[in-house]
Amino acid sequence: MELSDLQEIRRAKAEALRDRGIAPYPTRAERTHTTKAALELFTSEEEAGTLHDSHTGETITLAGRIVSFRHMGKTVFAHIRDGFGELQLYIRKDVVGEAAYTDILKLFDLGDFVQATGDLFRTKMGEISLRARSVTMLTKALNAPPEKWHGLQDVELRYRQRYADLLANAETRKVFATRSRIVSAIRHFLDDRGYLEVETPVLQPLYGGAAARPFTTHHNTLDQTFYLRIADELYLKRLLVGGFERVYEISKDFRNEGIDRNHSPEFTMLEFYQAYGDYEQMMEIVEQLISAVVKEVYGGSTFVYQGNEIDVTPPWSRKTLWDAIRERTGIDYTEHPDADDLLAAARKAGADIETGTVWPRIVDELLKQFVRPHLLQPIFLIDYPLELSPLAKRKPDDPTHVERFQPYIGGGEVGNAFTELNDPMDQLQRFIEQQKDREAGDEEAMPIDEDFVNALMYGMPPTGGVGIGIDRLVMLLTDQATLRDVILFPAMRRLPASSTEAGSGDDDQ
RNA sequence: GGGCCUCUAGCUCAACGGCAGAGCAACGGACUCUUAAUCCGCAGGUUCAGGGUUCGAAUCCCUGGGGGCCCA
Repeated sequence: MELSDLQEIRRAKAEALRDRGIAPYPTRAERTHTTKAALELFTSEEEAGTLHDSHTGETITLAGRIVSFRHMGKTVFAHIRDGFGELQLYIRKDVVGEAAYTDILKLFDLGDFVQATGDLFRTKMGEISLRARSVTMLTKALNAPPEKWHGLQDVELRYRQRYADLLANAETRKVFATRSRIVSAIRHFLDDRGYLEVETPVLQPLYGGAAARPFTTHHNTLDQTFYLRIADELYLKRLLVGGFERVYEISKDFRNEGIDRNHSPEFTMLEFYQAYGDYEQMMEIVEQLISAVVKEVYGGSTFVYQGNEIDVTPPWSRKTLWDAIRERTGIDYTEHPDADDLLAAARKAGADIETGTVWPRIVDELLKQFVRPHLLQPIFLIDYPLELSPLAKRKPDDPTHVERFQPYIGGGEVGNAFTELNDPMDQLQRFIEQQKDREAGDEEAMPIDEDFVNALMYGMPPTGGVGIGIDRLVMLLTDQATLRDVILFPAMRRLPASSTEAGSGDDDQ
C-alpha cells in the first residue's frame, strides 16, 4: 500500500515523535473527565462560587480528537472532540514549556487523538476551556480529516468509508445514535410486557416466512446447502408450539433482490409473537409500540417526515384492503377472480402491470401503485386476500380473506402482521398452493416446510404475530429518504482490483 | 435489466473545445484570548480507465468501471 504525500508527511511526524522517545501510539490513556463531565464540573463550580481566581482548582485530564487548531504565535487554541462533545484547549508556550509547545506546533495535526491535562476557565470570549499544562499524543492520524466546513459530501465515499462520514458529519452520527435509541426503546417496550428475546438460526436448511429469494451457501462438513434467513417467522412460531407465550427477535434478514432506497439485501427485522393473541390485539400493541418509540425520540407523538407532519397518537385508522383499493381505483377485486380479468380492469384504471402477473401480485400492485402513496398518516390496512398470505388465518366470516394487517406511515409499509395460521392441514394445503406458484415460475413463492407442519401438528395456540422493518422505521424517525442512510455499512459493489486487493476472483457464478 | 445524471488536488468545488484554478487541509513564516482566526509566502493533478474526433480534449464521440436518481 503506497502512502500519499500527505500521509507520508504525517507518518514522518510519527517517526519524529518516536525518535524523541515519545510513543505516537501509546498503549493507554489517562482520561479523568469526558468533555461533558468537564463542562458540568466547571458550570457547577461557577454556580457554587468555588472557582479559584476563576479557575477550577481540580486538575483534570481530557482525551479526544483534535478537530480545530488555531495558532496565534505563543498560544494555540484547539478543540478536541470525544464521544460526548467538544471542548476548547488553551495552550500557552510559557505553560507547557518550549519543547512540548514546539512538538504540538510541528508534530500534531487535525485528526490526531490527544490527551490534555490542566484546569478549566472561561476565555475572554466566554468559552469554557481547558488551560493545558500538558498535551500528549494518544494516536497519530495519518489521514487528514475531510474538509472542516462542508464535511464529507461524496455519497459513494460516505457509504464506502462510513468511518470518515461519521467523523466528518455530525448529522450522520446523530442518525445512528437515534437508531440505537429506537432499537433500545423497542426492547424496553417488549421486555416490559413479558416478551422473551430469543435467537433463531440465521443459517437455515429451508427458508420461509416471506416471499423472497434467498442467499444460498454451503456447509462443508455437513456437505449441505443452507440459506440465509429471509424471515424468522417459522422458527418463532415453533417456539410457541414449545410453550413460550411471548417471544421476539431483532435480527438481520437477507433477501437476494435489488437494492434501492427502500431495499437492502441485508436488513433488520423485528418479529414478535403472542399466544392467545389475534390481529386486533396486535394492532393495539403496534400503535402503542410505535407511539412509545416516537415519544422516546421526539418527546411527543408527532414528527416530520420529508416535509409532512405525522401524528402517531392511537388509535390509528383502519381500513380493509378491499375498501382502500375500491376507493382509489373503483376496482372490486372480488368481482375479478380471474387474473386476466383483473389485469384488464387494473390497466383500465391506469395501472402499469406486466402481462402474466399472477392474481395476488396484481392486487399487490394495485395497493402499491394507487393506495400506498396516499397513506401518510398512520393507518392499518386490514383483511388481505387469502392468496397473498400463506401463513395467516382465514377470517371466520369470509374464508377468501385472512386476518392480516399492514401498518403504513409516511407513504411506506413498516410492517406486516396476522392472526397466525395454526391449522396444520390448512397450512400444508397453503404450502402446496405456493408450490404450484413456484412451479408456475414465481421464484418468491415459499417452499414446503414439512417440519413446520409437523410442529403445528403438536398444536400452536391461537397466536398474533407482527413483523416490523427496523430500517424503514428508523428512516421515518430520522427523516432520511434512503435506507442506505440508516445502515452503517450498506452493501456496495466491490471496486476494481487495484484498490481493494480483492481475493481471487470470486465474482464468477 | 432500461433511461437520465455524475466522477477534476487529501476534502469541498470551479473551468464546459484554447495555458487545469480557488477555498479548506498541507508545507515555510508573522502573531500570547482565538471561534470557518487573520496576514505573507510556497507547493500540490494519470481531470475514473482505454480508445476516437480535432491544429488543440477535463470539455465532443465510443467502450468499459464506480456512484446517484427514476423506471422495470
